[in-house]
Amino acid sequence: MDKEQLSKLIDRYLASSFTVNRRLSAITRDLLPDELTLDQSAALRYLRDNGCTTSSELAEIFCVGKSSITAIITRLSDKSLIERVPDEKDRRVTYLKATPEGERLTRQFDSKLEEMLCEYLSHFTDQEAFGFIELYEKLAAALVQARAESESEENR
Amino acid sequence: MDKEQLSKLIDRYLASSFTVNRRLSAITRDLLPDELTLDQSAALRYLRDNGCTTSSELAEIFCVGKSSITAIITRLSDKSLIERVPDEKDRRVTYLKATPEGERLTRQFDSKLEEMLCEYLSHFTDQEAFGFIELYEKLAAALVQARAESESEENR
DNA sequence: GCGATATAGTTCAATAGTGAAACTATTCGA
DNA sequence: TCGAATAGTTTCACTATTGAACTATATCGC
Repeated sequence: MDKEQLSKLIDRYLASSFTVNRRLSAITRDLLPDELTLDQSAALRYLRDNGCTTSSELAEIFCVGKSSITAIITRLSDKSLIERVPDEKDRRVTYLKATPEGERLTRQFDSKLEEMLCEYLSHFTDQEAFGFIELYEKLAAALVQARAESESEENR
Repeated sequence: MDKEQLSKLIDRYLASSFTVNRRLSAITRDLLPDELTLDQSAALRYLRDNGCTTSSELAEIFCVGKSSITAIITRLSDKSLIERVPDEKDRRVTYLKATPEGERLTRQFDSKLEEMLCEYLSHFTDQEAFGFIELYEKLAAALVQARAESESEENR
């Protein structure tokens, strides 16, 4: 691919991803239960699906500092949607865990979200949908890979 | 596609888009000039590429209230990166316009961004890249369409 | 033309997320 | 055992966001 083409492709990517992200976020926010923000729901979903997790791990996953995570989980904890479970062995670490109420809330939200996304999926053939998601996952994997590499470089 | 498959597909979409968005935002933030935030750079790029634009239009595009836009453009204006140009005919409206300095800054940033994205693009064949972007654009178009429809419904 | 109504944009108060730096408590390693 | 590393919190300053109240201007119906 020549440089000109590449540059156009990137412009198209930036434009589409901006539109998709902004609009999907807005629609998603409308479906959110009153007691949750978008970031809080993402954290809660992660905890629900990945079991006991530490603040540091969440910070990695969310690509933010640990103090941001402290803020988010404090708010979730104040609403009794998550629990802090101290590690028995290493008393510095505390695991985070969705409470039953937190789990219930995210499941309910997820089913609304699914319904909404189904509508947009109907614009695509099965083949298109699968093709798209496979490439999206490949991109995600490349980004995770890159992070891991730049980290191992730091420790040299 | 049966319901089970659909549900799995949506889970995969949510997971990939979360990863891609978080990681790309983090990488992009690192490339950003000190005087700009991510949202400010997005606003500035939009103004650069779309000429004179009103606050109301920006609010639509960004899917936020007008007061958010006021805040963003005030910060950009304080840094002399945009100009407010009052409409001659309708004195309620003011057009927004990137200053030469604002334009310079975004172009410089864009070229860094392009370089960075090129690296990730190298994981894909040309055919994959074009296929992906076409589907992404289709999704973006579907979301814009949906917004337009729900608006015309409101005015019935 | 005039009054009601709509529209464009700002201001203000409250809240969430963020990074950076300082800090506490704990563990680990030489 | 002492010094360095690690997990997590606190604090501070700042940005983005919403919603409501507000100002100024334009438009519509009579």
